[in-house]
Amino acid sequence: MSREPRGKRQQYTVDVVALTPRDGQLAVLLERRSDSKDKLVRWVLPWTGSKAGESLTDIAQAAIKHSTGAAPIWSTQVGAFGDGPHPGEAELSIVYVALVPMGHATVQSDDFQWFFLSELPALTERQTQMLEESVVAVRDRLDLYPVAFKLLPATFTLSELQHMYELLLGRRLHKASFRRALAAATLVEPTDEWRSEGRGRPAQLYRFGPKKRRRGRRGVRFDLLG
Amino acid sequence: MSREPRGKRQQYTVDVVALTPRDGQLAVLLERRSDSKDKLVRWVLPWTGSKAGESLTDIAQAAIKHSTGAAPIWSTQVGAFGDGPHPGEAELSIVYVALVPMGHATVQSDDFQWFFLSELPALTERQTQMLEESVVAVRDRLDLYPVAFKLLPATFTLSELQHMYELLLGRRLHKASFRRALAAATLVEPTDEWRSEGRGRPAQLYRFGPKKRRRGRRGVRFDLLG
DNA sequence: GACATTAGTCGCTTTATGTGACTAATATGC
DNA sequence: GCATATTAGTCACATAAAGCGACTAATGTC
Repeated sequence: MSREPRGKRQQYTVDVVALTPRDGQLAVLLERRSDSKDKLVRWVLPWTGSKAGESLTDIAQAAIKHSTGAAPIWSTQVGAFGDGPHPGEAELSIVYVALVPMGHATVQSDDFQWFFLSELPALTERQTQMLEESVVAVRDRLDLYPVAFKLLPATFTLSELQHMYELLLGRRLHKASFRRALAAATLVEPTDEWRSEGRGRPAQLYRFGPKKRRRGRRGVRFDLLG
Repeated sequence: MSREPRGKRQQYTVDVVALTPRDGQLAVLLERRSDSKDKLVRWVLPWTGSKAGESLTDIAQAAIKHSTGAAPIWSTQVGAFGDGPHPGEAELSIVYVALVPMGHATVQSDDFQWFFLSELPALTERQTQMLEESVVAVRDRLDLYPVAFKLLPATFTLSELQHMYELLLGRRLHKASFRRALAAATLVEPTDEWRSEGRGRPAQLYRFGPKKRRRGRRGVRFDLLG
């Protein structure tokens, strides 16, 4: 991925907030960039310069793939951020948030590293704002897109699904309520397999299989997923 | 409001989607701009060029005030749009949506005119997309900010409030349900005044007065308003 | 075999919402 | 004055979703 020389002031950059579930938390991908001024090593959200003629989503997809090494299961634009300085010295950051499934959370290059949201290095004001609004954007859209399902492997237990929702939402859910809502949406179908995970009763494996639709505006709202 | 000369390619523009309630519909403010190529008169969403050193919200507020002649009761960023051509020839449009109260929907200049959403002139692809997403953005945030209340005069009848919600949401609401939700949120307090509007029983006037808070995530959700 | 642990289900309660019907107070037409 | 249309405001019932605790089921550990 080519970038403009450091000296030139970017019109705008496309910044990536790549998130992945990791050990029951959310982790974000940061890139090591040495600051041209103080030569300190800093961690920043991966970004790429603007390119004439390419659409925003195309630039974002390329940037996501370059930094994470894989295609995200979902991504969307968060907005344009202009407050405070940017490591690329650009006036504007157009931010895209992307979710990467669990397995692909390994990084080849030494320049990239995953950080738990609870253990972040020092970030600039703009970077912090972009990150926070990205997490909010994910939570807001959780009712509309089957993000949690796609973050899991093809087959999964209902407890795993619930834990994924809890991780993404940042709050605990009640088992019975969760399954009731899930059942009402016919979004999931059981397989013949069961998985015994150490102690405790084995869990039945399910697969994601969108079927019927419903109306309404409540709870965890599986019914709006599509 | 100064603008860059036509020949120079803008880095990005800040585009304004100003909306106002008008005759039971939503209306959007468009600006008359003559195209430099074919010299045809075209209606476009008001925009202003980027300016170094000024924050996005400041630019947007100035652009809104310049085009509508008043401060909006609420505005927010919708996002960055880069698909298709822009009248300012800029690569990027950073879009802000703003709501203007009923009274201020009069325009001095001949260059600006309000159009019902149902009677729009021909717009480019990008303009249409920006407008549509702006309306969606307003509806999505209607549960979080007391937009409808602030669009009305200081005192209003509950029917007026309901009609404002219906106008903004684009769908009919049931009177009893609406008032029940409103009462549960203690967002409104009655005044001593009543208004007799032609035929029919006079309606009591209310004023907006935020009080208690609640939890939950349902219905029209007055309870999240702040 | 007792116990801890996780899966899965049931039923009751609480709360929110949809809906129609009812009463109240005004203006209009006769 | 009086029937009627019209708008305001309220009520009661039905439906639906969500919170919650308790129960059974199936496994591993000691």
